[in-house]
Amino acid sequence: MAFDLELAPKHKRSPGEPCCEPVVYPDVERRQAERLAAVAKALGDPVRLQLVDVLRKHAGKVCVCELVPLFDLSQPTVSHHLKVLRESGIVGSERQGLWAYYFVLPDALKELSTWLG
Amino acid sequence: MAFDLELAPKHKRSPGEPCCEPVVYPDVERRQAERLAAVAKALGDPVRLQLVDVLRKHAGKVCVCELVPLFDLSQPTVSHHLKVLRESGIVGSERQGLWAYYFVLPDALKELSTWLG
DNA sequence: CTTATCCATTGACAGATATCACTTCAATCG
DNA sequence: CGATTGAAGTGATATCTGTCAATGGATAAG
Repeated sequence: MAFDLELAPKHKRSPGEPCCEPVVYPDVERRQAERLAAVAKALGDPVRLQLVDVLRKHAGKVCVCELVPLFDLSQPTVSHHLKVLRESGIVGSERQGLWAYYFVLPDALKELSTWLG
Repeated sequence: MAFDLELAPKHKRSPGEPCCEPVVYPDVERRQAERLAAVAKALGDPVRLQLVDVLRKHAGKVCVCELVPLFDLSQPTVSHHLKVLRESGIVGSERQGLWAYYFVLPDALKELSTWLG
């Protein structure tokens, strides 16, 4: 986690000599970056971000049939976005008979929020 | 911003009658969602997220020649990722002769961070 | 002045993604 | 039961994305 990059003024390297020492990226960082990026990627679509926004504002379970008319999109497309959010661990779903309810998983956004600071 | 979705228990609608009242999404929300999603999308790649991480840890300007060896990627690919970050307003760059220095724009992540809460 | 170096751009390409029309499946209502 | 509805899945398609090799422009070093 703690590693230093040289910020010294550069000079053109002689042939053969490397410009900067190669800095090793610890694996832990990489794993964390992959987790954080996966969550950010899921939020990286306006529709999905709005879906999460609505679900969060409700702090409860919202029926898919209420989410679909919010967007100028077909039902399968909204369903697809919900699936992306589900698979990234941001939301959960629950089926009640004919209806499906979605809700935000409280801890899902915590790591990203913390990293953003 | 404040609009209510009905959470009442559903019943199968009669033919012709809609399941739920269509809820209008205010345009302001949509604009904000697009901004937030654009930033999230730029962070939605492990390489870019690590680039931002390194730049933030340094709280200064970092030379591209120091960033490239951090990844098992070609220089043009790293340059591409830096461009994505630049175009999304997350980082800025400055050329000093032969070298290019990148730095995080301090306010770039603020809105997303606030939204995440 | 010539050459080597840093870095961005271009072109190409495989893989991912967003979207819709259509289908399927379970469950509700009559 | 039979018809209808909510929602997920499938297949198709156009677009976007990540990556590299090759190129080009500017500049430092000799």
